[in-house]
Amino acid sequence: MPRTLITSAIPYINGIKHLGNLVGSQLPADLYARYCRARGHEVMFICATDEHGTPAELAAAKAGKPVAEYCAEMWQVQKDLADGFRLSFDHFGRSSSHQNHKLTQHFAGKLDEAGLIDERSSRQVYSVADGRFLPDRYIEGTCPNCGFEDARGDQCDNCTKQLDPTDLINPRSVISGSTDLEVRETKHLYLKQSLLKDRLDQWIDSQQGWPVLATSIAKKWLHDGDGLQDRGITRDLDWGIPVMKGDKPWPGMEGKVFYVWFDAPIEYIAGTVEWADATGGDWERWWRTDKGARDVRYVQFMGKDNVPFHTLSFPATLLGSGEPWKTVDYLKALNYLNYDGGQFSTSRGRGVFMDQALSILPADYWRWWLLSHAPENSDTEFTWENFQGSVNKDLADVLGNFVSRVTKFCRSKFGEEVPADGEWGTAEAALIETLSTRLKAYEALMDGIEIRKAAAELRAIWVAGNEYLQEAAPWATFKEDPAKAAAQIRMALNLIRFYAVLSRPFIPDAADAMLAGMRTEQDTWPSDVDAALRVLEPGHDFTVPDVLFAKITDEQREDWAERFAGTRD
RNA sequence: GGCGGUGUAGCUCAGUUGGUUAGAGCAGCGGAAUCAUAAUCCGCGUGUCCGGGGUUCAAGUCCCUGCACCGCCA
Repeated sequence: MPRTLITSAIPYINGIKHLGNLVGSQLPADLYARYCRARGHEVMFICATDEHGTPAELAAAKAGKPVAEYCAEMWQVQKDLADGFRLSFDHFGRSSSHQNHKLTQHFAGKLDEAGLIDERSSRQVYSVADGRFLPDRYIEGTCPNCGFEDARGDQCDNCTKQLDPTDLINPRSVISGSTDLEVRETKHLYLKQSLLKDRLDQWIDSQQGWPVLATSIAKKWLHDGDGLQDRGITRDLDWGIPVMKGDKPWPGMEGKVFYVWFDAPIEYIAGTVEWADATGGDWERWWRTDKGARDVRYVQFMGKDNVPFHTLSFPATLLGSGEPWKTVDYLKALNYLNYDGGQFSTSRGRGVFMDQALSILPADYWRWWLLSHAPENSDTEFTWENFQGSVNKDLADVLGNFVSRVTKFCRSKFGEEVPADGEWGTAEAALIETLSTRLKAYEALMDGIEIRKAAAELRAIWVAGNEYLQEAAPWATFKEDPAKAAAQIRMALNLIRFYAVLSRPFIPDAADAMLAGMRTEQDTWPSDVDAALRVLEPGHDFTVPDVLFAKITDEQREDWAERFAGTRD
């Protein structure tokens, strides 16, 4: 049995994600996980919330809550939304878990043993009023170059000049507005990625079948300019994983935590440990090549912007540890989804957010549209007209109406059971032939994680059913040859079950409704189309399901377009 | 400023290593059918493949250049 480990980039804890975030990682990962399970793979599908860092602290402060409490609440919110979208994680973890604390500290210790950690002093801005060091972008002041008054410590938004916080005139804390700032000496750990450059280079060269996008981004970072830079892996914050060398204190690093980019990817592993702790499962056979993970295929999903972390930073941690950790075999990077002529914007409230989406339509509508329009090759545009058109046509008309016309016709002519009379002829043989070809194409596309093309192929499979029905015309044959009509409808009813099985990765709820309507739990992936279309035997009873997909009306569309427009600039 | 991406039918997008009349879905137009959520099925595309040069027997596909939009700059 093939074993597939799947991770989705972990969403930041700070707030509810929009549909662009969803389709950028979690949703395609879920599609693939569901498909692999359907094909009989043993699957471990892990996601989590990314909880550390200054933005989480500030969001908690704004909400008037301790950061741990805030994160716990937001984790639950994100978990519920993931459930609402039917994201089938085996475990949805938290990067703040004690499992991740332990593993992150373990990796730091191993990297230090391998001579890959440096302690370096630097001078950073400290806010006396806030009682903390301030990251560059949390300091604002007047730009020395152009005089812009709200320049940030890393860059002036007005003249785009790159700045150092100490360049700013009249610097102030973004957090409190305090101007009581001073520059203090502080010490941090650096991961000497530069020493790993050759190993990473070789490792990337040894990868088979990575998308060129991923390889080229990785190579660019590896070779451009001065090559791969060492990176600070600690911060002067309270909220995070305390810096320790394995389970021992790290002298001189008291009160400091690991930087979020260091501990976040480790949560992929720690999340699996969380799963194991909760279920009694064995996480090492997924992650340690010396303990059974050698035959695991590891597939990562992420947004384009996350590629360097997954191709370089995280592998640097894994390879640098000197331990036999499983590294990624294939990675799927997605582009961005735009909203109606602009970007989705969390800060401006522009676009549709996960909670809002579920409040107006069931998950399957969104899953279908987002996946069938997934931004694989380039950025993609969401418009309400396109959404309404695609969903109404594909789901309501092509698929939903097929189920409706078949079951209702059968009920009125033969009753609510699979009719027994008649034999299949050449039309049915031709249909089986067509479906066999298309099924193979669909499988190949799903295996290759070509999401849009797979969706198009699935739709073509639905269309084939309507074509068959149109040609067979059981409503006409019923008049002269009821037995023939019975055979045709027996085929059509079986198509519904067949479609439910194939469609399930995309639209799990509708698929379940179709199976429930057909009163069957036989949902094995078809290996032989002819046999798969004989599963519902003569006499098998069914019920006419409720309308699977109600159409989106023009009024709804206009209302939603208005509601989610947000503030344009 | 540097780097990268994108620009193909009204809309959303495909177009392998350059090779016959540039494709799909939707929308639109015409027809068939009437079982069905006024759904389905069939037929219909004279598109400056962003502009301009160039390489080639042959370029949407390679090179140069201009324009537009969009990202990234640790």
